[in-house]
Amino acid sequence: MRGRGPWWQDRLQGMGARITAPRELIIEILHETDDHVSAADVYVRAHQINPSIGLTTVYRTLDMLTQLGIVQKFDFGDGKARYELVNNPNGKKHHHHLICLRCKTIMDYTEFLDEELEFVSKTQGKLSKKYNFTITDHAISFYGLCERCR
Amino acid sequence: MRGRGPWWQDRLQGMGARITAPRELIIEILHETDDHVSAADVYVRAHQINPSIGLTTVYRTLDMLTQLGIVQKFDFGDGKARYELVNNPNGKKHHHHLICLRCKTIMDYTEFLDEELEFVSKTQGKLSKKYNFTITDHAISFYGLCERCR
DNA sequence: TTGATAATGAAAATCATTTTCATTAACTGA
DNA sequence: TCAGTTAATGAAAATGATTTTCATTATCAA
Repeated sequence: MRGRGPWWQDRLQGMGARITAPRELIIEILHETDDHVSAADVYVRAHQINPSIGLTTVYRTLDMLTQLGIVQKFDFGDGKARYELVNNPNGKKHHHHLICLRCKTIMDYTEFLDEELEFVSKTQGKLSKKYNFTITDHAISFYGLCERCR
Repeated sequence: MRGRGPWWQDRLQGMGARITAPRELIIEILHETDDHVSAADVYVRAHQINPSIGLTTVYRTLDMLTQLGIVQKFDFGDGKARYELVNNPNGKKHHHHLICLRCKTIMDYTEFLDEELEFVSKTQGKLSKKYNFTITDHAISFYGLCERCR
């Protein structure tokens, strides 16, 4: 992160993966984005910069980065997955949503994180011990009816 | 629920929807299931009992029931949505998952619900007031690496 | 520099879900 | 009870996201 080579290259090379132009570009794009983006979003940006990049590669790269734990994949129920760097300096870090069951609007909220942090860290600790699970992130969604729909 | 007619019929008729054989069957199937099922799961069961029912109708009915708040729709990120009756007597009631980022296994956990209940009801109250949102349910997911993958 | 092979991109294939449209059936009013 | 209105249905086609195939290209180790 502050060393010589980009932080993520070690991770790829460590598992025998190669450092390629498409991969560099896709990670760069994720870096300069402060929100969760779809594969198509990434493809559009990537393609502007380097038109030879294909959508297939975007999918494959995002999947690989997810497997590596570098990227987190989200599913909000609207049919397309979203991706975000796990350690994004600009990232929202928390993923909390209010989802309207009727109009399907997804709202982010950022309030009440103090109570939540307390609950999450407690629960996370117990869960990782009990299930031998390394927990890196979480998502909380509340479902219901929004102001306009109820 | 203890009255004469099935509890859900009023809800449908109240919004001008008709009571039909496919709808009755689909709700009955959801009732006797204690887990979240995919549209295809419902279709298979329904089709065994009444082969004239089509997959399209299953999708349409599940969607309508979701809009009505009778059914809750979930997205676990494996490409197919799951559905469950909101007030299912056999239902798990809570939806808490531990999701492995590598092998994509989804585990349910049911521990530590006391702490959670406290947190959820507090947060839920504040959120519904602040956003004017009627909250009916929630889902919490922890992401990481499972025992075998880390 | 070169060879083995991982990575790529275009096109085709998949898979879940939605739309279209002609037919059927539920309810409303007579 | 019956007939007419129209919501609901089902089959097939369409859609849209994601995955697979396969021939070509490019990375990196020797």
